[in-house]
Order: sequence, then structure tokens, then C-alpha cells
Amino acid sequence: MSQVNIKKLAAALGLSTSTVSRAFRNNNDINPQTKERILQMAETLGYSPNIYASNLRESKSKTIAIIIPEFGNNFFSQAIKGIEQQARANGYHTLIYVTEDDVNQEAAFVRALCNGRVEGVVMSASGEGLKHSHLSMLKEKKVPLVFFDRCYEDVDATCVTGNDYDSSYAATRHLIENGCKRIVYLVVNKKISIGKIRMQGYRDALKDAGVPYDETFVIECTNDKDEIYATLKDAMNRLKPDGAFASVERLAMASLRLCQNEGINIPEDFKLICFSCLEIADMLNPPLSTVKQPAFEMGEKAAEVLFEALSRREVITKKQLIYLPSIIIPRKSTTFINR
Amino acid sequence: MSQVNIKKLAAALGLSTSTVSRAFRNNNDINPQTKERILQMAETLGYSPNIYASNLRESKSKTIAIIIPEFGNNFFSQAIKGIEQQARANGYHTLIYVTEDDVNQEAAFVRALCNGRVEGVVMSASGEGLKHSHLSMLKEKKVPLVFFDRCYEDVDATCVTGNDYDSSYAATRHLIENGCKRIVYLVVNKKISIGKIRMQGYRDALKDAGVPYDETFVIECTNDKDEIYATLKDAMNRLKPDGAFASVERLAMASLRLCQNEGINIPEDFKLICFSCLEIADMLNPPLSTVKQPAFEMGEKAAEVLFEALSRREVITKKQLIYLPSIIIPRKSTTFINR
DNA sequence: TTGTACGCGTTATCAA
DNA sequence: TTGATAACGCGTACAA
Repeated sequence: MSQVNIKKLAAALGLSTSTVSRAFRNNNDINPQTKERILQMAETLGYSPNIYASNLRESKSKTIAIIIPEFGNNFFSQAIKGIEQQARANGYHTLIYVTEDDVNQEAAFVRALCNGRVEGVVMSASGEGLKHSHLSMLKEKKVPLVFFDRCYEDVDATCVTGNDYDSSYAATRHLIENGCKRIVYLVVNKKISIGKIRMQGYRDALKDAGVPYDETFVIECTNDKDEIYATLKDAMNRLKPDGAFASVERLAMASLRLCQNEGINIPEDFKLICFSCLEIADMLNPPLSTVKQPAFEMGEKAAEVLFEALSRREVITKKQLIYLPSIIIPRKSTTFINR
Repeated sequence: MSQVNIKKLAAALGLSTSTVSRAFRNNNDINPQTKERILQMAETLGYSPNIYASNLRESKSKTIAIIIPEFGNNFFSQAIKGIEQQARANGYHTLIYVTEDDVNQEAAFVRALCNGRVEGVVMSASGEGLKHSHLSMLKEKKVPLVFFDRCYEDVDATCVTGNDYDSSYAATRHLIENGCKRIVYLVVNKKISIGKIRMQGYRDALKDAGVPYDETFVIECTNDKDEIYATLKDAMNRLKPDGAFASVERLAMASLRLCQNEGINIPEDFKLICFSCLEIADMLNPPLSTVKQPAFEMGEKAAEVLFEALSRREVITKKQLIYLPSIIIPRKSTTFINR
């Protein structure tokens, strides 16, 4: 690829390759003048050290990987931003891998990363947390791993996450306090970590308020837009709920659209609250009550933990949970207040 | 990093490193049984070929870079998705670099990529397109470059972009047809490619409709949320516009919020249309008229062009524009129709 | 302060 | 079908 290498540069200057090499490091074992001369010539010849040779030589890549289940929603966008910023501050490059909610994809990515391609991994889990053999590879290879948002219960690693149980409890309670009696829980997969934890908050809030829990009020959806819509429409007709707590933004949006199309009035006939990082939730019709996670901060913190481990040359093995609190922002979709 | 290398694996099997190496390629110059034996042992020892040694040896990295001005908005998220998908389909990894609209950052990234780190670059330009010296480095290094959305006029490379002039003309015309006479153009930087082209569409539409162009109706904003709001508020008070064409989503959202706060009725008192990839534009209050770019397809196409060049081992030098048409979706924010 | 020489882990070439 | 060897480009002991 690169035609001019350290040898040619050295030859052009009548120097040895080691001297040239030194010019590009920050050691001061080189004459400042020759260093200047070398850098000058490098500029004109268009030389810069081959990164992969350096990586090989130093067995370092200055690269981390981000593995996430999906891409393009507000939560992950902001989280990635936080990770990226930390990475850049530490002089690291970032590789992004999207699993499309497929654990096998996740495993494939992890395997492909074990050859030293990255020095660390920041990840939001795609699967249900039962099999983690693909992650033990990372430990074997001494590649530190930090989870954010979604983690595997049986993997020993730090996880930066929201206080999902508390927020879900509070969100459900908020619906109850505003008069809801038939509350559905909208979830993509009730078995994965966040879907499960959030459901527990929902259930306990119901229980504590003396509202009986009905399994059929847990509406499991897919990731397909049309299927979601159909599932919700069916649930609305069958169950006649007066409120919904959505575990992810997408399901709330579908509900909103459904209500608009079907002429169901929010919040009069139906109240809605959901986990969301949407910055324009207040501009929706009606303004949408949300549980807002600190997405950027989560990414930032996860990366921070990773780089700390990296700097101490240690693999994180102890299971540790770091909670970053979400906040509930009530808006018109659950209340009768003006906005 | 990786403790077990090809030598140890070879030793453990009583084979040579070359034979082991062959087991991991798809050539059939190896006995299927020994291959099986090798892969088995690799599994138990946890061996996989060091990627950087391979990269060095083959002078290939199977990696491309995406360089974009900002991260987290719908347009770029979707575009990245398109690029990513193509990359994965071609067996490539993806490095993402965000310049925060800073050309110097862009230059720094490009320089850092010239050592063979990536085989190609997909980029949306951050600057104004006057100085491109940092990009000529790529050409020297024979690293193909493909622009999407925003390109530099003076750089010879393929650019996959929208038909921005036409869409802007049509959007402005749409406002005029709906009765607007005092239309402001909201832009972040009127000198960069898209800001400029879109402004030309705006100007020409005004001219053709016999509406005089007034320079003070071009409102230049920054990227800071609060500054945007203040700028818009001031403009509203001073100019009393009855319509706005926003070149980017963020400015339209700020306008929407401003109108809500100030009690300005949309569309009665003020009409609004903007470039946006927001999927929930129809759920805003009021539903927002948009010029929708095919973001995903743009990314996809740009990557496609790149991989084509890569497969032909050629650097793209001819300047070529590939247009992917945007569509105008009129909604309530510019008309009196119901949605 | 500079140069020599070796090895990082791989793969391609050639010979067996 | 397999093995020995050289080279990819660089950085670092060590020697000068």
C-alpha cells in the first residue's frame, strides 16, 4: 500500500533506520536537528510509519471495539458518542460492530476480535445471558471487557447501567397514580436483561398498588415495524388498556401512531410512558412522558472504566455494577398538565 | 497480547508453521485431515492468527474508515448503517471518525489513516472545500476516497449526494405556493457545499416567483443549542417571517420549539419545512413537512462505489457525481391539510 | 547521539 | 502434501 518505508527514508537521508525510527517516537535519544531533518524529509516523501508493523512490533493496536445490538436509535448514538470521546482523548481508534440483536453475530465479532485486533471491548449485550463461551475467549486473551446498559448476568465484568428496576417501578407507579388500572407492558424480549429487569419493576409496582398482574398484559413485540404495529393494534382491541409502559422508544412511537390512526385520545383514553433518549419528546403530539437514561454518560463511564483497566494492564474480572440514574420526565402523555 | 502463536501451535502438533498457516487459508494445498487436526488443536489452545502480522505481510487491512462531521443525527446514523452493511458484506471492518465540524480534525484523521491503516475512506466533508492538501495525501497513498452528501468541489473523487438544488428549489416553491412571502433560510454554514447549494435553490425559487431576495433573511446559526435558539428568536422578532426553509433538521426543531414557547401558530402564522430524516416527523406537533434524503441508500451507494474501486485496485480520480433523489413530504407545518 | 542486528507473527516461494 | 526460508516494516537492545 504505502510505497515509501523507513528504509527508503533512511537511505534518502544517509541515516540508519533506527535513527529514523527514533525521530517518530518521543524519546529524546536523538539529536533535535537530525530529528527535524528526518521529519522534513518524511513530509516531502510522504512517509509515515506503517501502523500495522508498529502494532506487530509492540503488540499494541491502540484500538477498542464497540459491540452493540442495534444502531441508529438515540440511546446508542449518544452512548457511542460518549465512548468515542473517551477513546479519542486516550489516543485510541474505535471499531464499531452491530449485531442486529443476534447473539451469533456477537459471538462471531468477538471471535474475530480475539487475534489482538483490539485492546479492549465496550459492549451492550445482544443475547439472553445464558451462554457466554464466546466471551470467555476475551478473558483468555486478556482483552478487558466492559458492558453498558445490557449485560450478561453470568459474565464477570463491570457493567455500567441505569437503575432500570427503580425507574420502571416509578414509571408504572406514575401511571397508576394518574388513574391507570389496565396497564400493558410493551417489550421486545422479556427474557433479556433489560426487558426482564424492567418488567420486574412493572410487576412490583402493580403488586404494591394492589393491581393484579395479568400475564397477557405483557406484550412481546419483534423489531419489525409492521409486525409491531399489528401486535399493538391487536392488543389494544383485545385488552382495552388505559395505559402503557414501553421498555423501548420504538414501541412507544408505534403506540402513538396507532392511537393517532385509531382516534384514541392521549392522555384521556390512554396514557403512555417509555424509556427514551429522544430530545424532542416534548415536541411530539402529545408531548411524551419519558424515562430518560444518561446515554452519553453511560458510554463515557464505560469507556473510562475500560481505559483505567487498560492503563493498569489488568483484565477486569470482578463483577461490578455501576448505576447511573435515569430520570422520569412527566409530560402530557400521562397527565393532564399542559405540557 | 495473544500468547499462543503459530509457532507454538505448530510445535504442539509436530508440524511446520507453513502447514499450520495453510490450515487457515482456503487453498486446498493441504491434507483435509491435517487441516482438521490443526483447527481442532487451535480451538483447544485458543489460537487465531494475529491480524496485524497478516496485515503487515499482505499489506492489507480489510478495514475502511468513515469520516463524518457529526454523529448522532438521523441522517448520519442511517448513512453509517448503509456503509456498515456493505462493509460487512465485503468482509471489511469499519473505523469511525467524527470531526465535530472541524476541518483540522478531519486533516488530522486523514493523516493518521495514511499509514495503511485503512484501504479506503468514505467521507462527508467538514470544511469549505478550499484547501484539500490533506486529501491529496490519500491519493498519493493510493487510498480510494468516496464522498457522500458533502464533498469538496476541488477534489477529484466520486460523490454520492442528493439532488439538493432541486429539492431546495421545490421546498421553497412549496412555501411560496402556500402563501409565504417572507421566507427565511436557516443554515449552519452558508459557505460549505450543502449550505451553499441549498441556498442557491432557495434563491432561485424566490427569483422565479418574483419574490425579492433579501440577504438578511439568510440566518446563519452555530451548532450550539442555546445560541441557535437565541439567533432564531432574534430573527423572528426582527424580520417577522411567515415561513422558513431549514437546511438541517436541528434548526427546524429549534424553530418548532421557539414557536411553541412564543405562541406562534404553525402553519397559520408561520410555515416550516426542512431537510430531515426523522422517521417520526408525522408525529410532531404540528406534523413537520420534510425534504427526506435517502440517507441509508447514500451510505450504501458510497460504500458500493468504494468497494468496486477497491476490487479493481484502482484509485478513483475522476470527479463524478451520483445523485440520489430526495423527496418532499408535505405535512401540516406548511399546509392546512389535516396531517 | 547514531548504527547494527534481531525479532514481532505471518505468509509466499521454492524445494523436497 | 509438507517443510525451510525469506520477507513484510518497524522498534529496541546493544554496541560503537
